[in-house]
Amino acid sequence: MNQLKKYFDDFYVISQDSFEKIEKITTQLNLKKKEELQAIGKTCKTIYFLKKGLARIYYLKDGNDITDNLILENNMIVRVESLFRNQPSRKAIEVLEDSEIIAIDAQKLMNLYDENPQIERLFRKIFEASHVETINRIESLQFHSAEERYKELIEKHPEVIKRVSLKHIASYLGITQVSLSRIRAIQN
Amino acid sequence: MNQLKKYFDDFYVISQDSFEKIEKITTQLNLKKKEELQAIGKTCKTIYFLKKGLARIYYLKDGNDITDNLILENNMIVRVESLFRNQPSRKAIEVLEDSEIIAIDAQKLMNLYDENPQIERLFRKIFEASHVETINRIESLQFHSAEERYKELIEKHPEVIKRVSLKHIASYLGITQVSLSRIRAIQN
DNA sequence: CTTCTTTTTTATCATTTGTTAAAGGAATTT
DNA sequence: AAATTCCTTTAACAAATGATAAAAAAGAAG
Repeated sequence: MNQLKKYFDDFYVISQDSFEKIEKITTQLNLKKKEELQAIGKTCKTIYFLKKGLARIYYLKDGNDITDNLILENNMIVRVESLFRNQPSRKAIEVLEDSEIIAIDAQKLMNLYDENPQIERLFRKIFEASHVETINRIESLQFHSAEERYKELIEKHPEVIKRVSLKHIASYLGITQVSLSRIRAIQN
Repeated sequence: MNQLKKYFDDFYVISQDSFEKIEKITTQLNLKKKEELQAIGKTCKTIYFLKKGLARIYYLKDGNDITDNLILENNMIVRVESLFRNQPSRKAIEVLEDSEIIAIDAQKLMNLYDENPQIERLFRKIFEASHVETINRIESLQFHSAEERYKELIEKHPEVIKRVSLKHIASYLGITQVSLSRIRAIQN
């Protein structure tokens, strides 16, 4: 069965007809490792679904590369703060492995919302889930130590440690690479 | 003009008729300082609009009271992670000042969504804005020092410092009360 | 395979933040 | 007003994390 449809169904089941309307506004992308999907300064006009591979959203702070988010296959890749505000993003998206991606044109999707409330509801629920994840991450950053956050990540997404460089994981956790290395050393 | 309608209009303009449908599912609450709006362990079944006053969402971690969020007047008060997942929340809501609140029944609102896509869209946009704020807060917690976070708060919401106890502000910023006191001492 | 580049670890020292305890202030209650 | 409770500050010390530099390991490129 279609991988995207299956993903959608976990949030809200829409008719086959509605699904085909969405399919019509998608294109398929294949990116090689390290290729860029969206550049810093561009406004998000595309919503991506990662069929296969691994991606990250990152930005630069004082010249340092900071990973804002890591996205595993079967998830949406969206710079939400840019999409929802229709403003240029300070963040970029790149893939960390060869990846297969479905691109959904955001403007055309908004148009579909107007003619089909089912589709609007589906995406509302998808973004609501992402909203909840963001809130939970705040809690982790607000009062868990670097070591706790590292353990939480291993617990929740053990494969990430193997697939993503520790440099990126460190900034994702809000610590330096050296700190992460130290934490890992103690664990053993 | 109606304060709630005015708030809505900033996100998405709905018809007067639609607005009245929402009004029909609201009730007005008046709480005295320190009164609880929602308790820990309850599932969020009401969306609140804070007309006047000040509220906070908090939870307990290892017996410590942690302020997850501070809400100023003219904003929604919602335990999003509970509402969207329809699960009991580990968080509670209390007001920090005498407050006037409009309570919107969540279940009835969902029913309105079904019959009126305009209303669903309005609330979608309201929560999208909140989602963006949450994402921006992550950036702050991820790589700004405690001092920077304190300055950012003063910059953005100077009145909060005067209206909220430093104890709550400290945990909101992800630091201890003693740390915040130290930071404030250095500033002078 | 060898070279070059990037990533990860290790070590040292500085800085920030946490912990605990105590004192001073402010607000609330009696 | 006095008593009580809660909030805020201060101090001293401990622990965690950051910064810098260098070495080791791993990966990429020729």
